[in-house]
Amino acid sequence: MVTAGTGPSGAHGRAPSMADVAAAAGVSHQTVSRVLNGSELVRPQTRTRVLAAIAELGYRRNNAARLLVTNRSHRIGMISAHLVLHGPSMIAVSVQDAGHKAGYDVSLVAVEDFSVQSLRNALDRLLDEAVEAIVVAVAHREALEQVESLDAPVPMIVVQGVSEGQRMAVGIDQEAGARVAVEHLLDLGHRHVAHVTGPLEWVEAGQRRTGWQRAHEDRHVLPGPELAGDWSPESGYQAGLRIAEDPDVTAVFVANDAMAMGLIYALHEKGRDIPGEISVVGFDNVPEARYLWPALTTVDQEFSVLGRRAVELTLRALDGETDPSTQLIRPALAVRDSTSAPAER
Amino acid sequence: MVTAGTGPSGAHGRAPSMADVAAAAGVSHQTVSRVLNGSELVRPQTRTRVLAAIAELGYRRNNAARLLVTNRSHRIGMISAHLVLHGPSMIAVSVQDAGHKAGYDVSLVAVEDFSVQSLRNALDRLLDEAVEAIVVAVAHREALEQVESLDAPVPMIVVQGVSEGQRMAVGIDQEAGARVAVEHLLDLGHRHVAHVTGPLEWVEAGQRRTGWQRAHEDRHVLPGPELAGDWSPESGYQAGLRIAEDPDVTAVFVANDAMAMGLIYALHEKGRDIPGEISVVGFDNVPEARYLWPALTTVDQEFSVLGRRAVELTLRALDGETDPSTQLIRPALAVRDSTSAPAER
DNA sequence: CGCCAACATGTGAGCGCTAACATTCAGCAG
DNA sequence: CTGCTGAATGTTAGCGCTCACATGTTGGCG
Repeated sequence: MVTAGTGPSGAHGRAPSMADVAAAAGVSHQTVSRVLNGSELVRPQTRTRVLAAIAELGYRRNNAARLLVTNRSHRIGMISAHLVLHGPSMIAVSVQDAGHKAGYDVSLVAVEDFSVQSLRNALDRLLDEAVEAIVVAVAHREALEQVESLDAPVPMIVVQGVSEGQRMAVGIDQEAGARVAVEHLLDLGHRHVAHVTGPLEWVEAGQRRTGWQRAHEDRHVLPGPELAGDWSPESGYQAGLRIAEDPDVTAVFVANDAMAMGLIYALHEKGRDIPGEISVVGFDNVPEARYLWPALTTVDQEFSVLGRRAVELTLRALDGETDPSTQLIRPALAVRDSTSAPAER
Repeated sequence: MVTAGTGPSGAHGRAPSMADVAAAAGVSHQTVSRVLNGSELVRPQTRTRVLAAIAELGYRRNNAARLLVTNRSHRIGMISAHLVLHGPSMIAVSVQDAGHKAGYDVSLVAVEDFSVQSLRNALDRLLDEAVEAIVVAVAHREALEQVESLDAPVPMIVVQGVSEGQRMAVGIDQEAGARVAVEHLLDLGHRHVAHVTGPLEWVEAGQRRTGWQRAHEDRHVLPGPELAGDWSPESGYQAGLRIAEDPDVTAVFVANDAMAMGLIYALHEKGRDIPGEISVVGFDNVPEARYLWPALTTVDQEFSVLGRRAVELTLRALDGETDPSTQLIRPALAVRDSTSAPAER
């Protein structure tokens, strides 16, 4: 279907090299190099000739050769896990994007588990690609600890499971996000708020849980029941079945939207009204959240900002800054129809 | 946080080269190369010595140098669009995965629009990375046409918007998927089925629409109304508002789950019962589909299979096979609670 | 009319590796 | 003990580029 044409890099023979271009333009290979690198020290006329030769031959610079001598790959690596989940995939996309805009290619490698083994492999693979820095997007507590022990020869920037003031890291303030969610519910008049957690091995799940607790503490009230989830809709569904039984619960803060979805399903199934009987707040603001029934109130994280900041930080680290740090990004609440004041009793 | 240790590739000096390893092991660099490449022609004892030296120095082969001489990058490229959508992102992940398993790195570049310009850029970027082949996952009709005119010096494999018998392509049979959805509805006793299309510039949207039409034709009945959507929940919502008004519609086939979600929301809003009054079938089987209210009947595509096949095909192309082709993958219907027989009237 | 900036271009070496060929070394037949 | 084989190892020449430096070429001015 796609045939090699007569054009650039024609069917046979090897690809043209700088020397070929030089010969065609009647200059030295160094002049070609200068043109390619935008040097000022080339007469416009010469430049034109070289450019013409390049176009005619369909010349393309060999980056391997270039990398070999410059030792700069213009590539940053990224280690990521759970790319099927909303947050991680958004982060991956945004880092990739921001990287490209800054003139870097981004190599993404997904890890399936968090053994040292597996992380080591990912790291090796990236180092083999000569990445100049590595963005680490894993949120397992253990994994994060092991990453530090990996002792990579390039800077590593952490973008998940980050806490305030941490160096070489950017992140979204999970605790603040959870607080704003819970406070919203408390402000509406709920006496306390139940919580469906994420898997607590995830730093973020812990942070959201802490935010939920603190919001209650601040008002000197006891938090509602805590149910364990694992991010999956199914676990939210299970939690929902239990919450539906508990007449004391009027509001739930669910640690992500997927679980909120399962939970809402369970409440529907049990005939409980949302938000009439029970208010629900999620976390993530997935695109579908607006179209759940009822439309889900949830915490919105600006992943695109995260990606940009991560790349900024990476560049600073590459620039020799030893311990650059940055402020956490504060998420905002998107209030929709799944929350209201509790019914009078 | 992550400090350069005293270990491999210590703080100063350049990374050790093959020559360093050779010196440390008391052999020539070529012997080191042989060990690294698993040659038989090395005495076990020598091999051990070399391996020890490698470990001690923390040596890591320089792939740029290797690529420079071998001209084999072990990397395949992928051009993808709309990575926020379920299908495309699943495809990207599965190709990446399958590629890794076959010993290839996969470079993903996302295009934002379908101008020749933009595709050209993506292609250039990949060629700069010396990819050996390119997997193209764009579904815009025009884009697909332009891709063919790009005339790349490496094989290109298409994985979206593919039709039966197409060479250098693998795909999921969209038309068959649509048919099975519509036939399910017709089998339940619905007289005809309405359809919310995807954006018809997408080949897949057209194919699903065709499947919907053909399923009706086969039974010699006229299809229900056709409404235009754009994959977004919002467009599904708009379509839903209109369908809610039309007493003649008892079943809808929606071209993807996200739109189905919006549509269901609209039906809820208008007080129409699902599936009592209106049955709904989606397409994609997103993880949330099971937890919509009601749980959504939808068409399931095996993206992981697609990724594997794409990589297989790529390898065959790399192997010199000129026009490898493959069968389309047939999707299956996941029947849940959003469909039932129409009410008696 | 010559000399020296300043600009424009060319030359040579070498990045770290593999491929092709050359050399060494053991072991054994003659 | 020589010669020869084949296994094990070494040597050399680039791959295509950039860097550091050498050389050429203009033009302005004494």
